[in-house]
Amino acid sequence: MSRASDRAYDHIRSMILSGELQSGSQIREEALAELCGVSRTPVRDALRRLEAEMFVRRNESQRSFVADWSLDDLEDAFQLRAMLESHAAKRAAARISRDQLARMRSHNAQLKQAIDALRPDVPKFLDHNRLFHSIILEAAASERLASMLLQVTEQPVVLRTARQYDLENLRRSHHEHDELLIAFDNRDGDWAAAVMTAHIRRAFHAYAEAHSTNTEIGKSNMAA
Amino acid sequence: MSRASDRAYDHIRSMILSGELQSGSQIREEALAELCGVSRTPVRDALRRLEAEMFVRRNESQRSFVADWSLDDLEDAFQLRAMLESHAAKRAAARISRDQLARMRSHNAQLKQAIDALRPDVPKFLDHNRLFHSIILEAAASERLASMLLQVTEQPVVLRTARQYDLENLRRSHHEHDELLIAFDNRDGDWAAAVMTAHIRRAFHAYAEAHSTNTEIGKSNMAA
DNA sequence: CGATAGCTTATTGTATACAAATGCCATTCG
DNA sequence: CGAATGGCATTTGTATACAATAAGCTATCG
Repeated sequence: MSRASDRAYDHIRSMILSGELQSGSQIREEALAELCGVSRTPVRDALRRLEAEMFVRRNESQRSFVADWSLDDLEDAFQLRAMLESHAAKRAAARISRDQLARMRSHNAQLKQAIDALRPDVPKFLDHNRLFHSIILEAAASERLASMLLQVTEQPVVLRTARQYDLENLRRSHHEHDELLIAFDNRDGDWAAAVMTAHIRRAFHAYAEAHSTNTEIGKSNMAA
Repeated sequence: MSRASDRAYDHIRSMILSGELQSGSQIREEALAELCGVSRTPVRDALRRLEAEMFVRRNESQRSFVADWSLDDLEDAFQLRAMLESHAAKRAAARISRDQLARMRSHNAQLKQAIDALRPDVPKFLDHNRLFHSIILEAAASERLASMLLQVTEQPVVLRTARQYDLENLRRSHHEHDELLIAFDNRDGDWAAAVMTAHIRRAFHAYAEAHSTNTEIGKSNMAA
């Protein structure tokens, strides 16, 4: 990951996520090249990747723009995510190993610690949350599914708001994880899928509610 | 589409689909550049696109190889496809317009004509079949869903075998389309989704059967 | 005889110069 | 005054040279 194109990719991506590059605005290869301290070649490379991931779009004459997302787009992404993650959960239930289950339990325990502490450690929660979900994906054993899920979980709006929480929602996430683990223990794919669907949809509604009222910022939670 | 990178993309893609580039074999940028009559720059561009579409993979040291697919991979792709297409059908049922329905009926009629003729016209069938399905995707109105579906329908194995048929299966496809249209007429998303799932799964099993026995080539049918 | 260090070759990554295309603006003509 | 046209500026596309990295091979040492 020391290649220039990777650095450019990370740099541009983070500029999009942070809002430094305004959504909808045009982005020129040369300007990015200067910002990243590389030539246009690796920037082009990075742009193509970001375009495939729908962080960037190009108009009919090949000019690039930072993607902008309506609430409809976001709901759409969440719908797809719920479908894909529940599918993953179902597959995982049939294939998961003892070791993987143990690792999931461990992450879930640590993520509980993170929010039960006197001073809740949200980044730590998020980290273990991410790892928890990644083990499901690993157990699902479908590369294609994994790459599709990346496409809906790594969305700008999602990630940009991913650090707004409320403890109640984080605790619910923890309990849903517990239920998921029991479903896995019983190798009940349908149960696991149903729990996962609910898990994701709750996260979406928590988000949508907070952002439609436009007042309660800080009360939403995208941590599924 | 006269850009060199597009020509390279099409050229390489078709070489992969035709088997001219053997699956699993390494592909070198310079060799492809010569074959396509362009420089390495547009070839690299094309390779990145093909990599995102999983036609090409790269090992840890950035060398590119033609992707090769096991039967498991194929089943996985079909499973995802069934899920995504049925999701599309469900969304479409809620949104489809009179005009879109009319166009679907027209394609379904023409696709019937193509196989009922004395001399069945399979390419014509495939063409209208493709258009029929594309209208569903259009009505589903989810760009993200559309791009994901491309990833599972445009697979080498699928496309390479897509010209092996049997009339019985084509007729079944036609009837399933009819049922889909009725479900749409009634705006019954769950029905539409169920029909679609069955539609895709039948196509997969027809394929798998023909290829697991390894004898009945020509009796499979990927036209869903 | 096997392993490995170092050299050689093959392959990909990056920078840069130039070509092609697109957009923009001003000017002109209806 | 509005639309069309021509040319200039901006931006992206392509080729090429060179740099960096990985692979393969050979020779040497344990």
